[in-house]
Amino acid sequence: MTDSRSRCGECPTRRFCLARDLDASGLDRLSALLAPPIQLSRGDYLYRFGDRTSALHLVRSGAFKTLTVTADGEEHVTGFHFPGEIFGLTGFTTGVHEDTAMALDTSSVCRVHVDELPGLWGAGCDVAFLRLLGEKESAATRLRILLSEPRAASRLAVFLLQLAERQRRLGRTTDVLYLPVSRTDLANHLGMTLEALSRVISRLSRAGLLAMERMEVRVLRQAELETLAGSR
Amino acid sequence: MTDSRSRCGECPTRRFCLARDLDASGLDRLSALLAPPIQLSRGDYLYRFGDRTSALHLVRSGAFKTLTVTADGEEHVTGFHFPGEIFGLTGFTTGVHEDTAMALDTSSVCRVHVDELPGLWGAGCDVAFLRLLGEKESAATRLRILLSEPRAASRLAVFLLQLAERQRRLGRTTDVLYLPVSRTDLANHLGMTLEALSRVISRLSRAGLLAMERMEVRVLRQAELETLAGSR
DNA sequence: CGTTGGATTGACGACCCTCAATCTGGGTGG
DNA sequence: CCACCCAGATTGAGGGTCGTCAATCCAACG
Repeated sequence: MTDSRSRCGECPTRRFCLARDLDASGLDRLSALLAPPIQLSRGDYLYRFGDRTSALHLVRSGAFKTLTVTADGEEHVTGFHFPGEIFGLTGFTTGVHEDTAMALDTSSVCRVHVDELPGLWGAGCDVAFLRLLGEKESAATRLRILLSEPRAASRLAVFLLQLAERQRRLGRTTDVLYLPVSRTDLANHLGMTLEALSRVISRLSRAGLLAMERMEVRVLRQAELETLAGSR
Repeated sequence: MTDSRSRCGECPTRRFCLARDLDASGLDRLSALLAPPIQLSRGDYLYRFGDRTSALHLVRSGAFKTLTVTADGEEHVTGFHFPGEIFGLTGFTTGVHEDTAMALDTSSVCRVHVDELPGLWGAGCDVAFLRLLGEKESAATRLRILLSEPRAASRLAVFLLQLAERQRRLGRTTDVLYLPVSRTDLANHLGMTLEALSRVISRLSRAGLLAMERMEVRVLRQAELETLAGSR
């Protein structure tokens, strides 16, 4: 139970979120403005489809997935979210969430109510906010390009390389990737069937390019993965 | 040459952009804050990959496309943008644009510099801004789901239905869709080859579901198109 | 030890990507 | 005015990949 004066100052993600540009006193001010982070366990829902939307969310630690159900009843995993990433904006269109957010692991998230945004704007978070929005759109664009890749192996390779890049920006190692995601969810997110993903993983594992376990992926030959990513 | 006091008040898109919630005096104030819209002709570049990013853009009339070139030299059409839609945020990540924006037709666009954003926040545009961001993420999500559709016919059907929905929200008819896009660009955007798209269009035209010309699409049997969209 | 859910592997068929030829319409120049 | 050209669009043939259906395997758990 750290008090509010130092909470943001001690946050491991403070260089990657709205606090990116703040100095010590700025961090204290931000801590005072915001409610304490929300703690969640694996499988906990942060919000569900149809909940009233009054805030946006920033991942502090752990990982989240968001998913939607389309008109014809199909479930789609629309994104995985790691520290420093913003999500939950879709709800602002209609005032209720259009997706469901679930913690993939022990996680924490900072909730920013819409009423608090003007205050943040004056607290030196304006540039950081735009930057987060830009990174969000960039990520969405890269995912779009990934999904128009016709071959399943290329899609997986691109996804893993993008995941490595996300981890690199957080200052983590890029040879062991943190990915607490089931095969089913990953296949769904990458736009392929569970079987197709399983085959690709088997093939690439046998070839010695990577090793996938429940929670982490080891990239053994990044160069060959990059070749795969670029070959149509 | 309308003067700044009435410019936004006369804009046909004022109910779909940042000015959404403003009354007459609010519209006057907004007109005074912003520079006049930028006029472009078909094929004109609004900005190019690598240009310095100092503003975001809102479509006032016409249509735009954005495209990126990936590391391996492939060109990808990342989006089509219609009145009331915001684009050009990716550049805020690094300070230079990561994509290129081109007018698809005679078009106009409102440019909002980052320095002007705090002023807009105080001018009653805050909720509208969040709403535009939410709509943007919603659209990105829908496109993601579209692209994970395995069959080409379903992808086209979903795209056309989403286009109809966009037009409906602008108060236009949904049986004739405005789409000033080449086959090549559309195929690229939908993640398939030119040939595959051509075949699908031929097939659906022969079946009497739709009629596609250079600039517009006629949806002749919406119900059957919806069936196609939902059938995996 | 049996059950259960997730993951893997196999066989088959449909769809799409690739390569290639043909067709169409608009613009230019002789 | 017509022949030519060129880019975009259409159509065709063949092969590879993935989706589907189904059986099997595996580990965790009661």
